[in-house]
Amino acid sequence: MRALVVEDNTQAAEQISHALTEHGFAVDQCHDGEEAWFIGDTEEYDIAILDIGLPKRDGLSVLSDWRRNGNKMPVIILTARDTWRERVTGLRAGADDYLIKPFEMEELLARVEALVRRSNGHASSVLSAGSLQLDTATQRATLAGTHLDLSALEYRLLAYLMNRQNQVVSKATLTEHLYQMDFEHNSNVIEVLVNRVRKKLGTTHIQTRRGQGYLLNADE
Amino acid sequence: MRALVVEDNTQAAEQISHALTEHGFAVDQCHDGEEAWFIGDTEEYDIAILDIGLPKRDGLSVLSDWRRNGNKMPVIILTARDTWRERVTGLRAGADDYLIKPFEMEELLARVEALVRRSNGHASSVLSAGSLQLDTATQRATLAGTHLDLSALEYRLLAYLMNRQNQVVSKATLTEHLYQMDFEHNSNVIEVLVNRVRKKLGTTHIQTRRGQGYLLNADE
DNA sequence: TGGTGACTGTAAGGTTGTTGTAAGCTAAGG
DNA sequence: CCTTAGCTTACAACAACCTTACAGTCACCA
Repeated sequence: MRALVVEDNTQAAEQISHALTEHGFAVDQCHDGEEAWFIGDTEEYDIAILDIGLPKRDGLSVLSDWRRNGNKMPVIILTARDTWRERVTGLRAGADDYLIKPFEMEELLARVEALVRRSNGHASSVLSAGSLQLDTATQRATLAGTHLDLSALEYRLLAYLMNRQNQVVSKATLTEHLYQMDFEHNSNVIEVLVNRVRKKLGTTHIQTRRGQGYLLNADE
Repeated sequence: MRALVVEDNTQAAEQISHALTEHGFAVDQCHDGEEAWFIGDTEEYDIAILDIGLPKRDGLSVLSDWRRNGNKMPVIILTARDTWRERVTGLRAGADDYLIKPFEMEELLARVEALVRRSNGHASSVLSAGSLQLDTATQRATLAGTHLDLSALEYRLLAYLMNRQNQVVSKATLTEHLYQMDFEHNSNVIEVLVNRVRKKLGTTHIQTRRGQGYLLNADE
């Protein structure tokens, strides 16, 4: 899962990013409207957190431009306490949810969770694929009932694959979704990572499609 | 457990806060309706004690606004003796319980206890996780029958974890729930605290999920 | 008032798990 | 049987976490 955090206050941006990272997201930040508009239009994110009051370009106009270009990613806007009109126009401009600053990080996480789930078309917080289960709320993975001890990154990989079970996911896509954007792509991290996960899962769940990518078998 | 005390009489507020603190809560106070509405909407509490007669904004309207925004935290309202109509409207507005002033502190504590327990979905006042037991009424913890000598903070940590056993709880969440809101987040308090608790519990009960948080093992 | 002891936050240094890199190896597919 | 994509392993660097000692604070008591 990749998230974009647009917030000019770097400290706040950092806090949000950190929280999201802890919850299994790979986060990119940007700090003004111009940058936000560009990045949001060129990169692919699973969710965006967008502050409305931004330098260079207003968050609302950025958002409506995204939508005009057909970008459907879930967007949560952040507004100040007493500018409820912003919220209304924000929702009209295509925001999926809003939060009033200052807010609890947990609140943000919960809404992010809910949105991502909704946009993936899953109702509950438990993802399953055959004997594999993943509770995104408690961040635990189980295989046929027994708990799996996964590292943060391994968990992210599995979560991503389970969100698209039976689909072939290329290594490039995986790198894009698991890492920050400034990551250099020419290495075998993904292969190594898949290897580590397979050691814990058994080899059957994640299949390799040579030249195309990996896929998670939904009925194993 | 975090509690919010809304009461304009500062002395009373102080008394209540004190009692709750002694019972293992981290307490925030506020003294008028405006503030209450805002804080209750932005921070996350496990319970709120809400006086009805408040300056700036009436407690009942604050409460119904909280509920309108989907805030489901348990709320106990405080009313004067002869204003029974307030109580009715209060309960309608979404209060979970009420108390008539003046009241016994113990009475308040008992109801707070009961509500928190109910909202966590536990019937009795004893939480258990494997060989660990925690009696929230008497505030005592036992490990395989023998009493554990925990400090107030240590008790709170354990209580919080036991309320979410087998779930990964991030350090950020812990800081938010164990401390007042004005606490600076960049220190290793939680690590130190966990260390202290582990020394008394043994190391197996609280596991660390590196990069994600801690979790209390339900069957140890 | 001043002493005592428990409780907590801070800081510093040690330890350990995670993760990217690189190098050699396997096997798919022509 | 050769090429190439992917597998596997070992290793080093780093961040996350642990541990400890210390100092400030507070309540309690003489």
